[in-house]
Amino acid sequence: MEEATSGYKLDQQVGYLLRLAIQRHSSLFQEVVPLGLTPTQFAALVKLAERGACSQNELGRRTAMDVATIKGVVERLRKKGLVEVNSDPNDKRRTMLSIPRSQTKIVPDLLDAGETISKLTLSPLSASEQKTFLRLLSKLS
Amino acid sequence: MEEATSGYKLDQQVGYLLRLAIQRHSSLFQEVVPLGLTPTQFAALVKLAERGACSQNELGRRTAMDVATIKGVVERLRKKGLVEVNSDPNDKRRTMLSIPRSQTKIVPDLLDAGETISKLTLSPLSASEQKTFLRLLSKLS
DNA sequence: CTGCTAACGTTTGTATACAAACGATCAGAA
DNA sequence: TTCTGATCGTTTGTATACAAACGTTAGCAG
Repeated sequence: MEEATSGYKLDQQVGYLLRLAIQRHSSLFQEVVPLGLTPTQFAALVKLAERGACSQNELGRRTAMDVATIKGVVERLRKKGLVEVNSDPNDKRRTMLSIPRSQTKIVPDLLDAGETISKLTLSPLSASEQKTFLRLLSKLS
Repeated sequence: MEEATSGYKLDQQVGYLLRLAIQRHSSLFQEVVPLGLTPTQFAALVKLAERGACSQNELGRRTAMDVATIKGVVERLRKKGLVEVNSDPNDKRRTMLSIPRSQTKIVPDLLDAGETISKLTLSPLSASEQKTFLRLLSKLS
């Protein structure tokens, strides 16, 4: 009996459990996703496909990424040839992003992989539990 | 109508929602926790209090942190004077960690803050929803 | 005792993630 | 038109997070 630590158990706290869930998700992600994309890169790319060409800041907002974070993500996607970067002629502040025409064909594969990953992540839950979980999780975002 | 992107919506996927939930949690965390601790530092410290003195690797395992991660976390806690680092005389490989006697009095405050943070994070849910959510989330860890 | 394997910790490299400070540009008000 | 505030993007600094390669030490089998 080193410490009583009252009734608070770290292993039962939301924050800690969320962290563990993310760890498991990332691990599954890595096994399934093509092109060695990270979850963040995947999110940016899929959102860019969903939204169509847009500015770097806007993509960051739509994927909940900091300006500094989205910059790095875009740079790495650009190096992989998955994102095209052009300056907006109508607004010199803006950097316009788009998926090169030659790469649009990979988008369906990404979406398929995304679905598989979500299914795998939720697989410890029954179908109705999955629905409940997603509904409640949405409220915590 | 730029892209159809089938039925897959990024904003409805577990991984993305988990990331958002963590973001919100971290933000709440920062507002409440004392001593400017990060969620990770908090976890290590509370677990060390819960467990009592133990080796660096063991603390890492018990808090689901990589060896490289726990090293940095411990180093920052040490700089703050919240963790004491000693080499194990019985096993020269081991680095023993403990909370300095002079700091043990802060532990109850940490646990109180932790409770508050968990409550705030879960506050968008009703009491029964919170119970359900934690039960399901546990299964995904 | 020797040698093998496992465990412990360190280091390097890459990738988020966010705060804060900065310069450039735009758009609207005075 | 000029000023001013807002937006866009960059850069720096700090803190996770994990893979991989490494050297050291323990413990056990032979």
